[in-house]
Amino acid sequence: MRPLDGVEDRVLDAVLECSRRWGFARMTIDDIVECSGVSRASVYRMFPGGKDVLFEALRVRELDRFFAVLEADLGDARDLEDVLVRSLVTASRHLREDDHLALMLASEPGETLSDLTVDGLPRIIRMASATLAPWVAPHIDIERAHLLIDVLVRLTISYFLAPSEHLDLAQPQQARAFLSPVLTALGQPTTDTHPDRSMR
Amino acid sequence: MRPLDGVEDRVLDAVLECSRRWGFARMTIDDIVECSGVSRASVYRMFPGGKDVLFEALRVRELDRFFAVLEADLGDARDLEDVLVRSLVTASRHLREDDHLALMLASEPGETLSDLTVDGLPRIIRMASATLAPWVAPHIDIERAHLLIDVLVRLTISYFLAPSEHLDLAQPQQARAFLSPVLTALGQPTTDTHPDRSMR
DNA sequence: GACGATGAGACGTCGATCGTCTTATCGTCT
DNA sequence: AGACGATAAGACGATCGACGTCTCATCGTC
Repeated sequence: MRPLDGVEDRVLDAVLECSRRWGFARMTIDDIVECSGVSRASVYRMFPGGKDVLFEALRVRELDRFFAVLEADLGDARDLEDVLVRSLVTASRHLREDDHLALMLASEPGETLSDLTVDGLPRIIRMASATLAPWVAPHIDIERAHLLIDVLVRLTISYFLAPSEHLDLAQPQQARAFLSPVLTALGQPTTDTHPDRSMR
Repeated sequence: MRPLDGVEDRVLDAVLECSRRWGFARMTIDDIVECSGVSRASVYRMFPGGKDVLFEALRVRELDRFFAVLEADLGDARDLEDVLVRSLVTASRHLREDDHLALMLASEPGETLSDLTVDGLPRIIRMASATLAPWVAPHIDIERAHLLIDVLVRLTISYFLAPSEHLDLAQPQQARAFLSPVLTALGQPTTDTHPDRSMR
């Protein structure tokens, strides 16, 4: 089954490319066949169910990669604050720089928003918990960890969709300042030694 | 019939917008109806024949505008050289900056190339002659004028499609240098007082 | 040579798009 | 007010393309 993964990835790459070029609605299975070089039969063999399934699979892969990048960025995080700040910043920045996501939001706002805020949100939170829980668990109990991650995911997405003039989670200082009271409430030490510094 | 032109333009604007968004092949009449706000019945009344006719009409309009801009730029041209240099430069620049044309070349190369080099070329040359002949006629006889324009149109398109490292007609000095021997052969005075200056 | 994975493409089905047509509405002119 | 032309809205049947399935050939591996 070695080449299979390669083929799957080629198909999903094609879905990405075609949805980028034509938009989800106008992308056809034949486009994907032609673009990927994988035969129609194989596409249906691997992803039975048509475009929706293909797109779903693409979302899963993108989510995997998103959290892989995020975790890679956590490599030398020292304490809980560090883990959380880096997560917020990296996640916010990647969301902002994801031009495919931007295209999807522009061309299929309903579907895409639903995937970010309703139908797809549980999966995102599950992935985030799976990825971050090991990093958070050493510092606070698992119950609180899951709740904290849940809240932060929702906020990250919300601030991505509707940026605020008061808070930009992509800025480390602001993310840190925002987390400060939370961490204090959790009985965590923080590096917030300048409580009245600018929040812009 | 005052509002009619307005409606036609709205339809053609929609064709432009939709072909930009979806590409010619994926653009549907209903897209144009929705995008223009003009009813399906009216679209077919004004442009009977479907997408091809719509696109054809758009090309005609674009060509009109192209040469209108070109002629506007000729306003205070003094002599034949001036007219020709400005024509070459303006035409070359506009071709290069025309992102819709670029999109069409990318998404429907066959159709678009054919329109620029085979099927559509006679019309382009006819338009160019109609536009430029009045400007050229005072200086050389009409026979030569038409031939000259014919040749220059073909070269302008060719250098647009396949730029050369030796000649860039969008650069006034280079266009002038290129025209110099032609004008001399036509018995025209030129401002080419530095025959060995750089052509870069 | 058997097997699994894949490519190539035919096939019928179904939905989207097409082009036409009818009806109602609106603004203009007399 | 009434006639008229232009347009919007959308119903309609016909057509076409995309869909999803299927079969068969090919290829690499065991």
